[in-house]
Amino acid sequence: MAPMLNPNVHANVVNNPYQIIYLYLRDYYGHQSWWPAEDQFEIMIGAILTQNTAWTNVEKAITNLKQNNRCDAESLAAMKHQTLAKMIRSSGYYNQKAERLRLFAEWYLKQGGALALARRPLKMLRKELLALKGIGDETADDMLLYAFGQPSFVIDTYTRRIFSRMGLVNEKGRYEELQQQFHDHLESDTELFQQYHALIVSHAKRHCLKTPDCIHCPLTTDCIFYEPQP
DNA sequence: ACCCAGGGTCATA
DNA sequence: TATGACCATGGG
Repeated sequence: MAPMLNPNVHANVVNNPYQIIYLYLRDYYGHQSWWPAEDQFEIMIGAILTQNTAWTNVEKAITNLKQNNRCDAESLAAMKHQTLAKMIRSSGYYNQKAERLRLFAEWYLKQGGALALARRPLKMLRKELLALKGIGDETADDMLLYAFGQPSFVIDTYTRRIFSRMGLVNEKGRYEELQQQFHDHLESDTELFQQYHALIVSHAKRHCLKTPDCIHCPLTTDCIFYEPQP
């Protein structure tokens, strides 16, 4: 019997590659603890700081902010540009990111903080985030999914690479198109989306995605999607 | 020395 | 709409 799923979702899990890949990754890598942060606001600034940047460099910046007691909206909004830029130096693009953090912190305070924002519908909040300078599709969805617990699937370069290589999506497709494909084929479940994106990143970090013939990649050699059981 | 990382903006055609 | 330049550190 096929499990009960959202009507929008393909009824049979066995024929749904998006489900199969998720189950495969989950069994292979186990439960992921994401997003590593102490509070909502830390998740949100982490999403900005990690833009095109290795997470290890972001961790140093956040640790720096915390040690100086500046890991909150009021502090970020009040700090001088130089001071903030210096503090987040390790995360790269520090001038851009200092500006983006300040703009975000100011907006965040003006809106009344996380509790006020959490009451807004997903699509509305997403639009408002996108209207901010320095927050694009992926950063907005990072915030929505991990800080606000809203079921908005995150599409990053890893997702594009892996799933285009599986022949499921167009690597150069528009963000909303790819996201829609995941939304169409999966239950609208925040936990599922959080785990799935985290698993994709875990997978990408452990396997070489630079070459198309990565023999150690379970999703390209052992995966039951590529080699279906008879 | 080179490549890339849990992207986004802006100018140009 | 679709490329390309730009932002910048740290680890492989």
